[in-house]
Amino acid sequence: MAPCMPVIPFVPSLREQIADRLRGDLLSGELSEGCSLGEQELSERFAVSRSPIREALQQLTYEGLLEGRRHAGVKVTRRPSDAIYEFAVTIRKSVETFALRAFFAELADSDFRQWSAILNNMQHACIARDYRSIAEHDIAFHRSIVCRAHQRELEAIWVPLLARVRTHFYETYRINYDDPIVIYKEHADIVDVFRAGDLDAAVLSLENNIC
Amino acid sequence: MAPCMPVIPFVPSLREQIADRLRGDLLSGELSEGCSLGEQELSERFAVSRSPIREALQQLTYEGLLEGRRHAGVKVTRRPSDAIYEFAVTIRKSVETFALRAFFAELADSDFRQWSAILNNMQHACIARDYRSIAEHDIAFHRSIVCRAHQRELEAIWVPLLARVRTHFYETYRINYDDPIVIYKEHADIVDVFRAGDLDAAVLSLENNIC
DNA sequence: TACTTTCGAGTTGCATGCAGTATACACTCT
DNA sequence: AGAGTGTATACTGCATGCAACTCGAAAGTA
Repeated sequence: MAPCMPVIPFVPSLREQIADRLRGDLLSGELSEGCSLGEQELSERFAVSRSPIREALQQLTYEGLLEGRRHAGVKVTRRPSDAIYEFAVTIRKSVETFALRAFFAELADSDFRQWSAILNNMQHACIARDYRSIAEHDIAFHRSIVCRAHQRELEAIWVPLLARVRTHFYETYRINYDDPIVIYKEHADIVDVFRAGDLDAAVLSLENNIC
Repeated sequence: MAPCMPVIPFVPSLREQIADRLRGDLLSGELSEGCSLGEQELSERFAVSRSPIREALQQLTYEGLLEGRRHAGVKVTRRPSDAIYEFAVTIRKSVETFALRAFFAELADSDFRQWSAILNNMQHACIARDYRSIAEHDIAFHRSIVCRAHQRELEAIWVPLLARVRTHFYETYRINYDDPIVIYKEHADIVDVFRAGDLDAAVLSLENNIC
């Protein structure tokens, strides 16, 4: 049996499912800012009890997408300012290149297989012009780099950062990329540079993609 | 009635109380790493139901102090590597100086009053050689800087960062400072530089304190 | 003996119930 | 009419109950 490769299908808990679902709605702008979410209402909408709803809302609050006042429910936070966005980009570059440097020397075939899978999905999403799906796979690509360093701490720092720039992902794509296939090509190029084995070039390539 | 100054005594929820209490135990090393925590056991220890316990554990998991596997409880995470610590320091410098630059021009008396209060508490803790309390007030000082920028996003980025270096706070103090009153003086100096009004000097002073 | 399988205790994840609090609306008083 | 007050509703925070799952140990097999 292959180690490090759980055969378990990994069924996520209701908490995770609901958190993912709500996060998607929040970031795609489906839930406008200031809009308040009730536990009761959500529990009926998702046909579950309030327990997993509460936990999901707590998680999203910690991620900064929601804010809650005592006994008064949670509401959607306002969008971050442009200044913060620029700043988050800078920090993201630091975090992701730090991760890249940490594992670059020990890159293996399995890593490239994983990236190929992500790129493949991204390509399909680009062809279908499904911007939301493109964004998710883009995020998955960058997350895979952070996680590959096998430093939980790094991931914990990166996740809140990403939450701040997530909305921009959706918007900039739609605005800046007439033909989204370019997004796929940009990422494919990054992986090619990784494969070449030049660390400095790889760092530069990754940094240029974060903007 | 003074605005921006809620008269409400602000009674924290059980979740917060328990999270704070557990965090203290975790960071002071009372709970060794790898040690697993059961919800039942904790609910009896704190004489509350499992609900607030679960939520507190979830929060501490986000903060990176605990890690949990499905249906298998949570256990204390291992301490972060020194490499991550160094990295977190770098990022903290970026975040806190970014915040400082954002509000430095509009510093008011109320800000210095707030810092005086923190410094006063810190001084007492230093005299009492209560390292745990010193650390908390040190953290409170830096948090006040981040929060003063009034950018929720910045706070969301900073909190996970700090969680990663919190253990180091306790240890370095005990090891490096023979007489902890020096810690108070260092922070009092920072505020003095702030008061002088020179932004560059203020940034430098703050950066030097983060290490 | 070494390995696999089965079973049970204990725990978590989720559902439900109850009490306390915040918000909204109608009412009263000036 | 406008401001302040009382009340009613709806929601959150917490307590409790049940089913599903994990982990470890005992039993069985080669």
